Amino acid sequence: MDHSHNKINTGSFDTSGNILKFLTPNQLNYLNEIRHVVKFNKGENIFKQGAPMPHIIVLEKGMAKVFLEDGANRSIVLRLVKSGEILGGPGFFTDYKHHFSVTALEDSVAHFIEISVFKKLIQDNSDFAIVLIAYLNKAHINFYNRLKVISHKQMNGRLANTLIYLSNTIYNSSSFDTNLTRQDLADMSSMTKESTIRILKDFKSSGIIECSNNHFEINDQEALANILENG
Amino acid sequence: MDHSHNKINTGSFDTSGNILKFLTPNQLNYLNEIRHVVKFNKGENIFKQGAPMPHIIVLEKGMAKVFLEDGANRSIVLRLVKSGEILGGPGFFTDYKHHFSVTALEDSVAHFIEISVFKKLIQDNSDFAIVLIAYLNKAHINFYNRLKVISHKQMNGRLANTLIYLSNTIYNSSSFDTNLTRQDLADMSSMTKESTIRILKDFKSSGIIECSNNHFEINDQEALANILENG
DNA sequence: CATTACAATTGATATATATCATCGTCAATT
DNA sequence: AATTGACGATGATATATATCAATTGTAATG
Repeated sequence: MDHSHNKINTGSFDTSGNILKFLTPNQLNYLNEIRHVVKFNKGENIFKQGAPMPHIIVLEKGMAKVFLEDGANRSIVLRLVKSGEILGGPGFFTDYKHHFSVTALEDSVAHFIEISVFKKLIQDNSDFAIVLIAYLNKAHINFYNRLKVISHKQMNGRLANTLIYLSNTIYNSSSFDTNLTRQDLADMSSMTKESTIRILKDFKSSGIIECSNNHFEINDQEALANILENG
Repeated sequence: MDHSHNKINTGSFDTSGNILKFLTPNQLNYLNEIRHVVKFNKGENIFKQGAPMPHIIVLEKGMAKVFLEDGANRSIVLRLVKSGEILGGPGFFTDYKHHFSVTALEDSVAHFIEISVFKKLIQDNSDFAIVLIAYLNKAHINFYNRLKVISHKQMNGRLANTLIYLSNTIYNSSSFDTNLTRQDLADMSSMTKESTIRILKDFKSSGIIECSNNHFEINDQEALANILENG
């Protein structure tokens, strides 16, 4: 059941990146031959912030959480990654280190592509270079929106934004189960887990959502959008 | 007097972008022939968020403020731009609109380069494409740092960050005059102008800085760095 | 089944921060 | 010289949010 044609981009999380489809058939075949396949269990690190970046990674199956580690116990979830999406990062062409960490939210399968190979794809295919630039620019636009939400919206709006993102962009349904913890939701919304819990409770008692443990239902999408916009 | 070799990147504002120097001599000559030169007075808009983006702009002289306009009276200053730097934006290869506004902080001179010309530079020179990708990735890294500062530091730390940026990256001196208002400093630090004023006062009475109107002196860089880091 | 570990919840409280109203100051304009 | 308007400054207050401590639930483990 693919609802992706209905996708509404909330705009404040990093954009998805399935850009490999713009490679030539030859390039894709070559990639298929030389890639390494690795399985990850739920909860395992796919890579860690600060580590060297010898590979570009494509998530073939599962789901992962991309997040910044910011000192003791604090993190910022940048986005969730679904199968088909690419996991590069700004270390590419700069310091070749990972600037964020990635953890599997479900049992997942990833393909590893060596950096030198990826670099060659760009040099040999100027259309692909342009697609990559466009992809980075879209990520930039989403960052601007995230900055706006974090800087100028208060907690209700920020959590509404997170719920809309999960419903519209990640799970493509108003009803979903998730492995994200309350702490993860908090790290997506720049607040504490206690505040997250309290606001979820408010949303529940207003009838806007229902949730228990890891099951969520968005009853009133419009109300959420309104909370994001106005308060 | 160029101190740029001493530049320390604070990391939480968008990176500077003088990337045209990576063009070939031929390309640079061509650019010189076809560019349009425009003067802006202090306080004038160079371009506005939401407007179409027919040109890439190079600031040849002066200084400008790059900021997001976020609803009634709220803005977020992304960075300051000095002469030699490029003013593109994430509309490039995406929707060809401006996603931020730029205002001259001093009397300035800008060169306008048509988008189609810039696009051709990228297509004809794959090294330049790579430089551009690296530039975008560096901007990404700085965004991550900005997210960390905004999400997890409180006001003292955020304002310290802004002062360090001005001193180390923009004015390259512990003593500087600026056309930025208290509201601008607030918009760089995600807080209100009143809070900015109060914290500046605190910093003054602690002997960390001196300031009156538009003159600033950083007496204790180390203390500022410490406030940014620990509180 | 008992035990452990971790996640979710709740309430009380402290703190950080914004808002509002007001006033002074300086420079530009009439 | 009078007027305006923007900016800077300050105090009083309201609000948003984090922190701390305790309790309950829940799922994995032996």
